[in-house]
Amino acid sequence: MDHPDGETVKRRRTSNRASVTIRDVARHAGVSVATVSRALRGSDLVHPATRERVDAAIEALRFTPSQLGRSLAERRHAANGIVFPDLSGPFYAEVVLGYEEVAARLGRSVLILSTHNRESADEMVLDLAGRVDGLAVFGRTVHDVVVAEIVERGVPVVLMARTEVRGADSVRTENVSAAQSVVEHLVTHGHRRMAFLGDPVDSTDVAERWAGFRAAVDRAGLPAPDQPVTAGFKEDDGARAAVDLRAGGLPDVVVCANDELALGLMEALEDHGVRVPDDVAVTGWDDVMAARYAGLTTVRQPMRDMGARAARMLDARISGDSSEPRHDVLTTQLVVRRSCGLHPKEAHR
Amino acid sequence: MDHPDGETVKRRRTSNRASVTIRDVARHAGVSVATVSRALRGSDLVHPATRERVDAAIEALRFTPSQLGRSLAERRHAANGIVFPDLSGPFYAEVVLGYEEVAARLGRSVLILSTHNRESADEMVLDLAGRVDGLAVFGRTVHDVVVAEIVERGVPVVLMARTEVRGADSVRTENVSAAQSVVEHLVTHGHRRMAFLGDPVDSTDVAERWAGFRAAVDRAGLPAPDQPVTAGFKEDDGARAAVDLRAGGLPDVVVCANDELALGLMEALEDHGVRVPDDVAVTGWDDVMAARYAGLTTVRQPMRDMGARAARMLDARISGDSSEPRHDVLTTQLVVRRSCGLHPKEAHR
DNA sequence: TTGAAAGCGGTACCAA
DNA sequence: TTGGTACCGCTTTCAA
Repeated sequence: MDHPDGETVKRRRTSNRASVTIRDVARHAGVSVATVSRALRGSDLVHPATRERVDAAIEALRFTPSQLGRSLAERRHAANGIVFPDLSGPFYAEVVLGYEEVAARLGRSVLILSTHNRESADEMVLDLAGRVDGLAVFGRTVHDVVVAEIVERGVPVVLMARTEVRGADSVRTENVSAAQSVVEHLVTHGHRRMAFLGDPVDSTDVAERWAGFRAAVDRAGLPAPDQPVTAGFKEDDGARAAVDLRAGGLPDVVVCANDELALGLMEALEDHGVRVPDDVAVTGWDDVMAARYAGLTTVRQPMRDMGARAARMLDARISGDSSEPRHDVLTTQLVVRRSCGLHPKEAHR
Repeated sequence: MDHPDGETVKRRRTSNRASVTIRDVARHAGVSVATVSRALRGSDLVHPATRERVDAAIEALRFTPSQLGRSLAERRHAANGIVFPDLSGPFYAEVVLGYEEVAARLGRSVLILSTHNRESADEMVLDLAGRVDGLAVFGRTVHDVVVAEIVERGVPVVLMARTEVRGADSVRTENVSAAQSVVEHLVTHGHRRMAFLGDPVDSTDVAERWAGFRAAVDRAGLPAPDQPVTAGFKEDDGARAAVDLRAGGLPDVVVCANDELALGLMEALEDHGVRVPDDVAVTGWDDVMAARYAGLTTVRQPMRDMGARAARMLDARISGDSSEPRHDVLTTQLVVRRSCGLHPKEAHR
């Protein structure tokens, strides 16, 4: 009975919660693991009767195949990653939403990572890259060399709202002509002294918006400021900027790099008795939900679409597409509301 | 030279992007894989000189350990999952943010899954459960039996904003007494006919808010409606409800199950010439960013904290804590703004 | 149609 | 301190 072969002795080293494995199923069904595996994958090289026994065993043992074992054998994770600077704010959530939706439909799980501009960001992203089949990276979350390193490892990368990196696809939204639309619209209100709020160093997007703004102001024959009024991305930053702007003499209009900034600015100005748009006009960027209720004129970006598109590009690469990198640019749209000023004909109604 | 041992012949079956393995490193450094592994883990059973050689080999080969191989051997994923009904709206993003931040700090990756109340939700969640060491589940995304099944498999689960399930921890926010605060405050404005907008069937939260609302109205000696005015969760649903409410004769105040609903309602009412709060008062729930700009009175919930707490509970379980399930209840806070009505003394200023 | 066995890339036990 | 090697759980030849 207790013949000295390994079988009787073999025992799990770590037998915590002893999960059911494919071997248990094989034994229970009286077949080999190869057959169970085939049955699992729906191969048609399994005799119906055999399949039935296997199915019964799976059912009886409540077996679930281990993703880990499967992934290791198949050499694929069936998972994609997405990296953000910060998940807060109404803005990024939309991108993730679009990304997750498409990825899920394509049968891939989604790993998210928010870098919070931590020092360890590069390291964390590299680690993440080791857990996925493809990676979407938003903005200036990691250094170019890290992106390059990941690409070189053979993990497809798609960049979102970020300057291109050799070997990686990218998706971004149009900024320059949008800035021009904003300026042109402001000109119709009769505004002449225009300021720009935001830090071009923070992101490619802001840099492009500032450049587009300057060029458009120039082209309109108006005095363009040499420098933007630098600020971060949050409502608080906007509120702080209100102080500087009032100290420096208010312009006719402040074009802000994003909505949160614009909203914080508007609120702070009004708290100080400065009326928007009567005394100063303000515009934002992104068209977050709050913008509508605050009556903020802004530029709408198709964030959800950006995420969805990134997921699709990644899927193509993972599926073996090795054509030249693509660089998509999504169009944006000016959304006019109260904050940019009343048109003369409306002024008195 | 070409002695017939396996070594010379052995070759990767699938040699796509031939990744560097620990065996390559061992060979390069002239040591065993065991030693490389030790060096990798920072074990102090490695001679400094040996370690140096290993490090050099790692450097030279640009070796990165495979997460998959490691996870399989260690029998842990070093990743947690979080399941949502829908990532849209400003609300869930905060929860994910709090969750991700803590999980990342604890060295765990985060997998997200949005169920969009798809039919396949149960299946997707089960699959996800096979890829993580612990799972946070928000609201009514999956059936109780599925949660139970996951728990039984030995994967710790923490429920968020959902009724308890045997064997799982939970975190939720306080609803009943918050509803009471809302009603009590509304009474000070002199409002008497109160309606509730939202569907208790949709979520535990709404059910509790409705119950708390009814009880409080009763207690105040006011006429409590038998039924809520049912509606979904989005601005559109609120806008649609405006029609029903106007048709049925406007109450003094509409207590809404969340902010988006309230905002949509307010906007639609005002479009029809109904003034808020003069003609009808409106309150929301969540305190999303837009609520501030719309002047919406609402109940603030610590969403980020909820996510963070869920991540910590999960970590404790994964680390072996086997005490009785915990059920945390986070306190909420009434945020009074314009939409609930003007106090008599303010009415004429 | 089926089974045996060699991986996939690590970890860790046991001996040396 | 080190090395040999048996796993972790699954997939996929190759032969039968």
